[in-house]
Amino acid sequence: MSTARSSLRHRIADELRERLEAGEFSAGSRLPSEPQLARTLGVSRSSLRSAITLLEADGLLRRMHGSGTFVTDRPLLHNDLSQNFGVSDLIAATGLDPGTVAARAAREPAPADVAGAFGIEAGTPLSVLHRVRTASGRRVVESVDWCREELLDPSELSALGDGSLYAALSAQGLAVHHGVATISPTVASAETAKRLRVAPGSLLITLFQVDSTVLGEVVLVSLEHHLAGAFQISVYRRGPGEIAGE
Amino acid sequence: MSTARSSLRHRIADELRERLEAGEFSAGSRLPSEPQLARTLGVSRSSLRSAITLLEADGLLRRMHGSGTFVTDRPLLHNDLSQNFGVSDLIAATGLDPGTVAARAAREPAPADVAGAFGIEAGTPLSVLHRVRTASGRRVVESVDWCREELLDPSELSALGDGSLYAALSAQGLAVHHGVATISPTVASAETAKRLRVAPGSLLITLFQVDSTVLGEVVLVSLEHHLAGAFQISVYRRGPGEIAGE
DNA sequence: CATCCCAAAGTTGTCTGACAACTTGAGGTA
DNA sequence: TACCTCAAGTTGTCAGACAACTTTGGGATG
Repeated sequence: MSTARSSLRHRIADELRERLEAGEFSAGSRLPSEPQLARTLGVSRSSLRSAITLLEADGLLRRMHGSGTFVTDRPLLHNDLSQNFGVSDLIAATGLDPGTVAARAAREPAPADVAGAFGIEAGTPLSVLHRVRTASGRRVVESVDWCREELLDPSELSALGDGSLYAALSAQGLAVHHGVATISPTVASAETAKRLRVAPGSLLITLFQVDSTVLGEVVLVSLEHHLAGAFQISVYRRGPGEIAGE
Repeated sequence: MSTARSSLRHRIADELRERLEAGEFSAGSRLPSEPQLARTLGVSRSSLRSAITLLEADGLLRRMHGSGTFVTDRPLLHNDLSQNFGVSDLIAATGLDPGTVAARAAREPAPADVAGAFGIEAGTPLSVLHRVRTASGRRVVESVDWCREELLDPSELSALGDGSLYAALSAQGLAVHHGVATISPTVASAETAKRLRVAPGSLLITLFQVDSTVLGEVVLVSLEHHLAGAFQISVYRRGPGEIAGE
């Protein structure tokens, strides 16, 4: 635990986050005052305040001028889409056992939408990883991942197996900073149906996701077909708070 | 513009956010140094730093110790689900004209799932608002909103018309602090199909959302059936950044 | 006795100044 | 040319002070 290289305010925020999620402070209760909490943690009040600012932005805390800092009882979601994670994590979060079948890596020309995301010409060869993900043996997700072949070639992809693409990219110094997922309802094509062992026309929820580094460079594009109802896909939505025009 | 009551750091953050989205600083470029920018804005460096912390948490900026603060070229999403907004905003964000037809308010017993979200017994009477939302005349969303009848009675709901439920609740001192949306693919029932003027069995994307106050009290439950393809539904997903176990 | 008012204590918000930690680039040196 | 060193510039953290706001409780008032 603990990434030593990050700044102090992030370490404090992580520390407090863990305590909050461990239920050390009950929902709605008031935290110790800033000077007191800062003394307890052995940091300055300004660093503590920075950390609290982060947690407030996450919706875990709420500060009230002159009154105190309070714990909001934010529901803890098993799988909050606003956090970026892989399919394996999603499956594991529901208590099932993640697995992979029918993995196949290749070098293929980029389809138009994928090429557009990468900002390259359609047809440029890319490394591609096709997988069918299982949850305790049941086939639930068909995924396709595209990636520049300079970064990961097909043999490296097929060596991944169950591992996370994010970890592989991070090891190359290309940590994924954020992704943008576009969600749409679809029905299973003949091929997808066959791979997922369901009837053609079955309801799916499809995520098209573009992952980028902190510099905005697109390093990974994914297409995931989820069996409808296999997971509960949720999003924590901040706001609107007080309405501006009033 | 400008919500006068919020704290200075939020006003600064909003100011900077607008400038960033207006493209004043190009993606990847470095911001002026903190002391300089603070002078320009007429605020102290500490307040400016708090504001930057907020924008960094949002993924708009990235600070590098000793080097500078840089603009992340985060794609600007028309409709980021991790922000909570109403259907009208969603429609307006795509440049279309939001409207409402077939609005109908009533007092109805709570279905099981809605009652569960409110933490009340199924069958308890609630105020309900049924609407069909239009985008430049086209029927695109069927929505149902449930709410405690002590907070808003059916007559108040029907008086809303096109207005935002969030604004109405905020006026009652019950500002919505966050919501949790669950997303699933569905097909149109006979009734929904008739109301949306599409064929039964048409693909829909359905959002079941529970909105709460800062204290965690559930004040609004909504069910929205969106016509597939009517909007591009996207989520900005933070992380994973550097992988912990490395 | 009930009610209102107000002052004091406690809390978060902001400011100022200073120094530490780190990065970058220019210049000198081999 | 290649490498090293150092100075300048940047963000990170600290400390202390005061402002702004909320809450509480006691005292004056009816």
